[in-house]
Amino acid sequence: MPVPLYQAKAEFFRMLGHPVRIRVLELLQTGPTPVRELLADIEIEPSSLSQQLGQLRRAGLVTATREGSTVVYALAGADVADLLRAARRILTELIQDQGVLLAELRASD
Amino acid sequence: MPVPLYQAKAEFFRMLGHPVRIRVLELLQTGPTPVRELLADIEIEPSSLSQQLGQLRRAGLVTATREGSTVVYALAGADVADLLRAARRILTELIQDQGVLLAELRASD
DNA sequence: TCCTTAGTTGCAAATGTCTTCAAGTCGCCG
DNA sequence: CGGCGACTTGAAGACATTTGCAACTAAGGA
Repeated sequence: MPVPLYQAKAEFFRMLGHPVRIRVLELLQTGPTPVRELLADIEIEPSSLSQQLGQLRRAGLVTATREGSTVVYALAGADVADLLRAARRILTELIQDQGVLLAELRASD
Repeated sequence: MPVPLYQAKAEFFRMLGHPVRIRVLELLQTGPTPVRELLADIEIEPSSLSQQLGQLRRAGLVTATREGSTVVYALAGADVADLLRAARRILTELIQDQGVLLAELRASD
């Protein structure tokens, strides 16, 4: 008996539901990136970033490879990139709409 | 200064990151639905469902309207439906791929 | 070999989220 | 009005996630 689909979905979304993880995934969209660079872009303690990277790794969304003294992360597959692009597009629209909605709500008091 | 986009995204995904909320949203995709019916499809305590519905409401993803003695929920906008469709499609693929991957991993031990 | 830099891991404290139970509101029927 | 069914709300306890410090490993130098 497999994990119900709705539960797999929920887990997946939960994995995306953290600011640091989202930022990492978006940074990786531009190509494989060493930890050092992620660390420079996201202000956070190294150990904390490592924990989040660990989660993404265990979820199979990213891969890590050691290159000399640095570790380089990359998106695990094209699917992941596709999903992120779609999510990004739709969400950007959605949030803009919500912004408009909010503005209307404020205007009508 | 607005909420950073990546944080809004994270919040949004977190909202989708719960099995009950996902199921509710998917049930609502087929049209406005009374609580009674959600309750029949999702096995859960009424008060627990209410809590989750409350979150979806506060997040602006669904709307509630009272009709006589029952309350009917609906998706808040076409955007939400779009996003769910896209998420559903991409995720279904992704999960199938992961399944394949898993099978391969198991086969190669 | 010893030191330093780059990351990761183990934990415990702080925070956040879920579930549940008890109590409350809103319609409706008798 | 009084009571019942359909939901919602508040609050507490259980449970999960996040953070930060300290200890640890791996790779290069000096």
